[in-house]
Amino acid sequence: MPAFKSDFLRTLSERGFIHQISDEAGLDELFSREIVTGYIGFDPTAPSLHAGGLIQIMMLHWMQKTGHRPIAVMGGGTGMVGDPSFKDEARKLMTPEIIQTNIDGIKKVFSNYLTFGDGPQDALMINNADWLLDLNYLEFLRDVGRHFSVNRMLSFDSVKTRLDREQSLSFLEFNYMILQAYDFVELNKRTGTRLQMGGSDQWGNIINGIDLGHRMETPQLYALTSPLLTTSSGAKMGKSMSGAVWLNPEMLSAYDFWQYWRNTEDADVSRFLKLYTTLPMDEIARLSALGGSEINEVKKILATEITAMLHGRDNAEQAAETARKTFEEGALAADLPTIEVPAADLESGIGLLALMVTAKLAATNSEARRHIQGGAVRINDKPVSDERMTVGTGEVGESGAIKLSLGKKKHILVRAA
RNA sequence: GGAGGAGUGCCCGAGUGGUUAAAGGGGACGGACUGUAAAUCCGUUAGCUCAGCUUACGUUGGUUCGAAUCCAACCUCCUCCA
Repeated sequence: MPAFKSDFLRTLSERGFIHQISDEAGLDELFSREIVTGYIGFDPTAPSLHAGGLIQIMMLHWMQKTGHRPIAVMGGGTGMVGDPSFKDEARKLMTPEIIQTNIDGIKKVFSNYLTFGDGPQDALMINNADWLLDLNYLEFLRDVGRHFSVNRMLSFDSVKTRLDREQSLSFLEFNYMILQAYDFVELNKRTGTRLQMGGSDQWGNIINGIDLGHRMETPQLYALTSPLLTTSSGAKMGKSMSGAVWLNPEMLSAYDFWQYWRNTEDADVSRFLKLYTTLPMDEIARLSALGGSEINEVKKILATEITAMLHGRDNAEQAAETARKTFEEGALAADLPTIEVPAADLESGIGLLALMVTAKLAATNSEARRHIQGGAVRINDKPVSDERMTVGTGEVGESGAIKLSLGKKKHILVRAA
């Protein structure tokens, strides 16, 4: 690891954000000399980013924190095409309406990590639809398209996987990298952007932008990519027991988000502290040295710190407290995820199977039935074996709720509405 | 436009007329062991009013007592030729 002189690269380097840089010395020089503008693009493929995107947001965060100007670029234009990089097959085309909805959803999270405004170091949010949507085809081909060599584009790993698998790559998708390259140049013109960052799968796309910059005579542009994140046991980041780890609170509660990080594998704790929290490095070093069951305390700090940045300190501590009551005291914490059912239904009794489906502990009655047969279901901590039982007012405890559990970790409170 | 090949459950992948709701693997979920970890072991992995029934092997029809397996047309993809 080379010794960087700029705060930004040194920070990213020691925290493990760096996979590749196009010109380390040149970029380091630039960062130590002036306020640099850099960006990361976010594709609007879902109404919220998930844990996998957190690392990109943190890079923007550190950029601002070390005195530079980050830009979050919404792929409103590129989303019309869809990035084929390393994908096995074409994604379904999204309608403009869906893209817009997704962008609206994704946007919300950034203000927790970045300070936006008009100052020289204030973050910007820009939608590439602003310039891509109105491109004139022939003009674009003549101005930009002529700089691309198809031979070369075919040689990128990101498309090779597709071709090697003998899957078709449509012309539409093939254009994605051209558009992304054009974005880089356009952003340079509009904002003086010099750096594009992204996951390692974006390397080819970013390099294309740098090349296009050379041909269209921008100042030297730079690329920086982060490693593709997997857990130590090889699983992709961002999946939890109940699906994706969304960042938007309406899609995943602070409690569930906290739980996700609390269950981090031992081997990942140190790495995650560096990547996802802003704790100082010496503090992280101290925490990382703890072993055995002490590491559980470290995991709580990890979870609370990450959750605090996204959901706010209060919500994070609330989640930690709820977890403590639930797991360490075995008590019924009032802040567990809760569902409400009509009081009348509770009076007459609700089938357990239906209740589990309502609580999203099972997708179907059959799945719920299997869980019961497998001995995984408990009501108020008492195991249930009768799939035909009904749940009613008799099960409501002093707290006014029924605690419905699946396995050791998933607990839902049922209240009358 | 011509010739050939392929399309199976969340994913990969067996299966070429009948105990096939479909081998095997992966993933996921549950259990045991632990530390709300990993590894390991065990179980589950289409739906329903569940010892019964209903849907399922690209789509739609057909042959047959019976089809994922045979036939026809269509759709999609791949390879070679023009």
